[in-house]
Amino acid sequence: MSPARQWWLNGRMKIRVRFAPSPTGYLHIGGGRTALFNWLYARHTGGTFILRIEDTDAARNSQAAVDVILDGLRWLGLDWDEGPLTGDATGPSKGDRGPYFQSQRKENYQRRVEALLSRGLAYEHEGAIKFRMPREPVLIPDLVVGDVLRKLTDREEMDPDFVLVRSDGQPVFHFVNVVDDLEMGITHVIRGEDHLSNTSKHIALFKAFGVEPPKYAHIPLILNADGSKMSKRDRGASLSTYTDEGFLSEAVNNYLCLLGWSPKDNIEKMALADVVGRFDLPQILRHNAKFDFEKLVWLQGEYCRELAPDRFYELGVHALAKAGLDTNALPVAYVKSALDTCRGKIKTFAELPAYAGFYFRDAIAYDPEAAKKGFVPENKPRLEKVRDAFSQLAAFDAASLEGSLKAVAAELGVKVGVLIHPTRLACTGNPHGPSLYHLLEVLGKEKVLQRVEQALPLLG
RNA sequence: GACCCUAUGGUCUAGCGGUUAGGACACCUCCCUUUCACGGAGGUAGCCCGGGUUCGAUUCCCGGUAGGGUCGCCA
Repeated sequence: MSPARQWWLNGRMKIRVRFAPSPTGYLHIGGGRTALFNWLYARHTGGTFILRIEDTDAARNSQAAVDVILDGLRWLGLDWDEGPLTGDATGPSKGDRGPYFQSQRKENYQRRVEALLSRGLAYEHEGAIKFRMPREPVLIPDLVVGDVLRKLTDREEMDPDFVLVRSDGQPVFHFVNVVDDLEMGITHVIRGEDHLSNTSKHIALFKAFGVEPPKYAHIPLILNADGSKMSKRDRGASLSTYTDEGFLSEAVNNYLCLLGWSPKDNIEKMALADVVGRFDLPQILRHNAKFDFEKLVWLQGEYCRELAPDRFYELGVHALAKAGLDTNALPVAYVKSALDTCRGKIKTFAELPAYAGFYFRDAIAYDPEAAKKGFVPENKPRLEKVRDAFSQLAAFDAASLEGSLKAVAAELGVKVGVLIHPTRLACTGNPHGPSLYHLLEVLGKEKVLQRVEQALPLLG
């Protein structure tokens, strides 16, 4: 092909990227970021984002395991233009370059193996089929890392050839991955840096098939806080950690964008739509990043604070239910106003049961530390005064409660805080929480008086 | 063992042949405040080491060290 023709094609050819996970039963957070970067690149360039399921190992794959991936990507909001619609390998899909499950593509692999065999580029050895790998170093042009000259390792010096098809007839990853990328017209391979060394194999295969390899972009890995590799068992390694703990996909996406990619100005908080406009391969960092859970929580807090009341309510109820606090029997208005007092206060919904459980439980568990300080004899007459003042109140709203409490404080000649702390403790059991006046209003006169009454004996 | 990648505060990062090395998270102090959170004002803390190139290296080159990855009939 002439350079001019190549140039023309490059200018026209629609970018096609793919995320090709193996269904292992969970979606690794690093895999999620790989999917995100591929998706961002496709959306940024107006290209096509493809989802392909690498389920060659039939024994350990199941539809449920595929669903974990599909659900994870959907939760993140990473929609694919081509790929499966369900976890069923033989089920419906969209796109005209399928099937999108490797288990359904066996003929392709067979045909490709035969092509290599017939041209002497592969050979049979002990029942397996091996590829004749070039003995020379392979140049790997990488859009992130730059040109990498991959030399042979000492073991490869002895035998650089590698298996394409196992003796049981099962083709191996390096082979199927390349065949699929080739046949699906993948133009850019954006994947973890753990694949960089093996890319020489892939490039050699593409060349054996007589085609130009796709462009490669190897992105840095996500490490644990201690710098070790983040693997399945590590905390936060699975995307389900975040879906289960009530994180917002906006926060997780935003945080993931910031790991290994930088907008190059000092902006940290960005909506995904904004990142689409700015994302490009050259800004991807070359070094690995440690996962900082605290920073994710900060972003989560940022997004949580600006959540629409309805969504906050929905997620809040869900988190409470998970903690065994069933709000179904309660009036919706009560639950809504209770949760409203928590907006802007919590960062993750996992905090909610501890933070606002007192609204939904009759038995109050007093914080031991706070009780030691607040439930003391000298507070008893004060709390009694508060009780008496509250019981006189005709309107039990935040403004009236505030006025009432301040009046009592003035009468007793103490700062209002002196009354606030024991009152809060009596009604919620916690030293911290939502605005006291507002939480009392939500709780209602009856419950408040009852709880104060109940706490009084504990003060001496 | 060999090969590959990487190296700015504790963490994520910006940056540069000459900067008081910038921002964010976390941490500390103070202010605001009914607690907490938010917000505001400050603060502690960083260019891995050694050579070279240069008038001058955090920045460029080489070496070392450290971390990560890969060398499978795993993906």
